[in-house]
Amino acid sequence: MTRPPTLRDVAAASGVAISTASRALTKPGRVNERTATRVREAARQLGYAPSPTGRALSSGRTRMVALLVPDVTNPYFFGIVRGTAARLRADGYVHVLVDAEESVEAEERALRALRPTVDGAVLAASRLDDDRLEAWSHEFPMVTVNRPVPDQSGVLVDTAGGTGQALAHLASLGHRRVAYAGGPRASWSDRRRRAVLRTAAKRLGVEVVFLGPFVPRREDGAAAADAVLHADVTAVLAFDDLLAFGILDRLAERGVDVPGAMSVVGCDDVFGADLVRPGLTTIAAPLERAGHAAADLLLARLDPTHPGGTVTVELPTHLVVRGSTGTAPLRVVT
Amino acid sequence: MTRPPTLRDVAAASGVAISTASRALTKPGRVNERTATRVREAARQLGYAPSPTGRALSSGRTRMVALLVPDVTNPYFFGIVRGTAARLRADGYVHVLVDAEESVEAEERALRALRPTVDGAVLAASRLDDDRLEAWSHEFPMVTVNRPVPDQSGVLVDTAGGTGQALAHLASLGHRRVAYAGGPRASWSDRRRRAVLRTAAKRLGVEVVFLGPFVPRREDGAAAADAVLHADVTAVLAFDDLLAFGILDRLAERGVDVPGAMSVVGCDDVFGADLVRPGLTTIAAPLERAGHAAADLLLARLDPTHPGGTVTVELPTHLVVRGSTGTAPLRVVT
DNA sequence: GGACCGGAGACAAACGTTTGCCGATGGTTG
DNA sequence: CAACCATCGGCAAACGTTTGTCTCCGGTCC
Repeated sequence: MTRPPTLRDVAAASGVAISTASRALTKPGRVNERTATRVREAARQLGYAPSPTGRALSSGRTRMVALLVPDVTNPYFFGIVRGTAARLRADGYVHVLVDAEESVEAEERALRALRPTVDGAVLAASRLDDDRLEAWSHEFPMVTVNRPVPDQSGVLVDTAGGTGQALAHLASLGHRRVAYAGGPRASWSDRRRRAVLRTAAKRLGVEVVFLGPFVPRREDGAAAADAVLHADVTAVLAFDDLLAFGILDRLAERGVDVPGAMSVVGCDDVFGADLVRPGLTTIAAPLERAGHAAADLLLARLDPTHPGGTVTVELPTHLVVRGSTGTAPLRVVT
Repeated sequence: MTRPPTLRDVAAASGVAISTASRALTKPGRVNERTATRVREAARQLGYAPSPTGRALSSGRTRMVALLVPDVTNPYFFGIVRGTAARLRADGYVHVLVDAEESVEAEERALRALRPTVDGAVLAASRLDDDRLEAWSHEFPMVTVNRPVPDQSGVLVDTAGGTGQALAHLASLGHRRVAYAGGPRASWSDRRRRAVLRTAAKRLGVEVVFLGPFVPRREDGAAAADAVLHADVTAVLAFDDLLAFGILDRLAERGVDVPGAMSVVGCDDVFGADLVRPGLTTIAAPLERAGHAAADLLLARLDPTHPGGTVTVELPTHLVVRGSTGTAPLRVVT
């Protein structure tokens, strides 16, 4: 492990000053082409690679971007991780993945630690409250996913639209009374979906029973399933696939046939939605595209030559029908 | 976004030289306690935080560690990611996650790019061949998972031992002829499992049919399942859970009852193994612990006060029995 | 022939930190 | 009282890069 060559070595080898060597390698046209060639050749021969640290110190930019997720093991984030990673790599940025442990404190600790280290961050499903989130958004460049912040660019996945589509699907199968097993009150998606369901229900002539909030974890599906069974409905829309998995578990445990006696719809189409039996009908979210778009917005914002201005990208969803939804059972009219 | 305070500001505020301020904050005892207190107070008041970049340039260490995985969306790596992330965070290191896209070129590109940026790396399931891997291991500190490298520390998950256990489980259920749907030839785990199976088969009086290699993806399970059915066996050990998922898919498609007509055993116990129906009997690998141990070894190696020497940690596995294995069907003796 | 100009290279400062070394101060010891 | 030593603070170099500014040189224009 010998000391890697520096610009100084390149300069010495090609008989020019360090500044000239620097410009020869980074500012095309600034130095005589013959000299530049000489420098480049020396650099090649020595195997010179610029030191990111030196660069960062001088330029104030590290060419690193962080992705903050509340829980790396939640399959919801896989697509996002993949999307941001691909986009960042394309621009030669280093991808820093941070797990905020589902905790506000850990998330703020991470942001504090990262601020001087990264040029910007993508926040996927931040657990911060609105005020703190907005405060942080002034601290350094960030882009949020599924979480609008005033005067900041962001990516929104239109699961609300998909929810309307899912309700229509259920209505077309004859369901007349449907439960919504909702997510956390703080969730922006949840609020929007409730609103959409209310109007769509009216339009479709379907009754929607709102249940929850439930924590979107598989373990919490049991409580949700019990509430659903108690609500006298023939179908349930779950806040997300994890909750739907839990609901399926519990329904099987209680001997309720899916979709014969109860139809179940998830949301996101995460890894595993096609593993369960019956396969889970779900609202597919283009998560990889969302990650990609978020990174895209962030990189645009980091580019000093870029015009600026905030942009909100809204991505459409679509319903994937698998085995967990079917025609409504005949109900005994009392 | 105002310029963050530097050591220079702290020094000015407390009326000492920069060097004194630096020592007051990082070298306990080196400066007079009263002065040190004054400096610390000034730092606190200004909200001073040392610049990682400045530190890195001066010390040559970035306090960043990379985790290289072939594919971030493979659930196998979730546990590892989580384990390394937790361990690194505990020591205040920044966690850089890199997806090598299942390609040797991308992996080498990533290593080259990362070498000057991170202090070391954890390689989980590297796709590099032995020579290149060893060459890289001389270039900068690294720890491998499930991939022994000469003179380097590493973590091994004893799936081979688990495989023996799984075979015993099948034998106890009356299976006498079992298939092994193997993984890539390059896989160290695969080679070891084949060896273990050979001796265990002899001991248990079970015949093992070796099939494959198969690419450990769900899509490739179909080919594996067909080969298994053709091999006239009553049970199959799959290289990993993803392949097992695919095998289950295909068996269902072909109307083969699991576990009535065929028992299936996976490996790793990834997310989803308890979602499929029947639940997948599998060899549970302590992946989070593996990630933790790998990060642990790397940090020890990075610590200059540490004695040094290479260590190999071997982690045990255990069999998780779910619904996909059952008693062997009665075979018609021909 | 002098003024002007542009090209091309070099000098040096700046980014923020750590650390080797020196000097000053004050106290202890012989 | 001199010699020595420990304590504590400061100066300055070093890490590797970028970039503002200066100089030198040759050419062009009037």
